[in-house]
Amino acid sequence: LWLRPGPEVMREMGGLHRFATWERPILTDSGGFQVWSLAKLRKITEEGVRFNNHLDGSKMLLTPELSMQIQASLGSDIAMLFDECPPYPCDEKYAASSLALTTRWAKRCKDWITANEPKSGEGRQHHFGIVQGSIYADLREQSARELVELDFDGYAVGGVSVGEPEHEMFRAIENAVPFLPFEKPRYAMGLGTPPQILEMIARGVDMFDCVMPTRIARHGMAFTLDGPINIKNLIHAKDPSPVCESAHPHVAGFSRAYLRHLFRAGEILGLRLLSFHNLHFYLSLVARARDAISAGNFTEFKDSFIKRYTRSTEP
RNA sequence: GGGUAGAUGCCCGAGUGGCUAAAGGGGGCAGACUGUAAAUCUGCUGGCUUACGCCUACGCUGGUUCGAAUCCAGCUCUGCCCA
Repeated sequence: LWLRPGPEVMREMGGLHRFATWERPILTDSGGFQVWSLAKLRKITEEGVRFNNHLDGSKMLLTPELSMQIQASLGSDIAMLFDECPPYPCDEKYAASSLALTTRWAKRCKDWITANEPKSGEGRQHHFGIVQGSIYADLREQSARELVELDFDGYAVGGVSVGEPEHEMFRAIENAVPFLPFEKPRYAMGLGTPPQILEMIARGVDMFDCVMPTRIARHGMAFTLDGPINIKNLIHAKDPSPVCESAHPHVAGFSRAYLRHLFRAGEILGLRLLSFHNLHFYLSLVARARDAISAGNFTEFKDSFIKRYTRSTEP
């Protein structure tokens, strides 16, 4: 958004909410993850991250202060701190120095926020710190404590879903959550599959974000209560049933056969219907999780959901 | 009727003596995707076989050659041009 449509348009349009006509909460990322995912195209320095603008090739420098400033001008409700997301695998030495940099950047972010943002008020922007430390328990604890010391509105666990095995991902969460304040939101960045979401909730996570439901939908995969299906597969060619028994009415009326046809025909409607479905599936999943927590039977809900979800794929 | 170009795997199409089970597309069948430069990427796609390998394949029939999708002859069909 800072490169295209650019600051001018965002300023003229009065921020993201008006630009996108979206009145509900918006969270913006700092650019830290792009630094990881586009690793070949950038260089990390103490000052910030140098990279080339992919639109015109010009050299850019993204710093903690600039990231905060950009997110402030976008007017998101939650802005993420500018961090370094170390790769996996990552030795402890690199993880420690990367974490030290993330912490120094967090302080610079905090300084910028203190100098530029109102401390309270309706609609003020909230800022979340990001716990790093790779797979190392002591680093995770240290990171969490340092961020809490700086005092942010919420805390995220980052550096997960970067290619590590699932058990490492769970451990990274377990190693960070106990040191984060109970009364503030805890957010697992970039996660996850439906069973992973429930496992994270069980470990005390409140918030998620993930490209999986929409990206996977565009690639023809749909979540169902019985596990994911590939709508492009031949077995759905003559299937009159809906994509999932829990599907939203907007999607439930279409047969799997028709959805498959849309994908094979290259019709963009297929991508949109599955994206809509997968997002609804996630929203419905966490709504049920909230209800189960209120009712005091979350563990039963989680276990029965996962049992059914994985039944067809497990031996 | 005459001339001319052509006939290749499910489709289109490259190949013009051995390195060809045959490039490349398309289509088909699967797989991957986790803080979105992702309507993307990867694999397989003649038959039998775990594999080695064997068999069948470049319009049809015959021929030349150690060896033919590739060269020769005849035939069949198709496009275009002339009558």
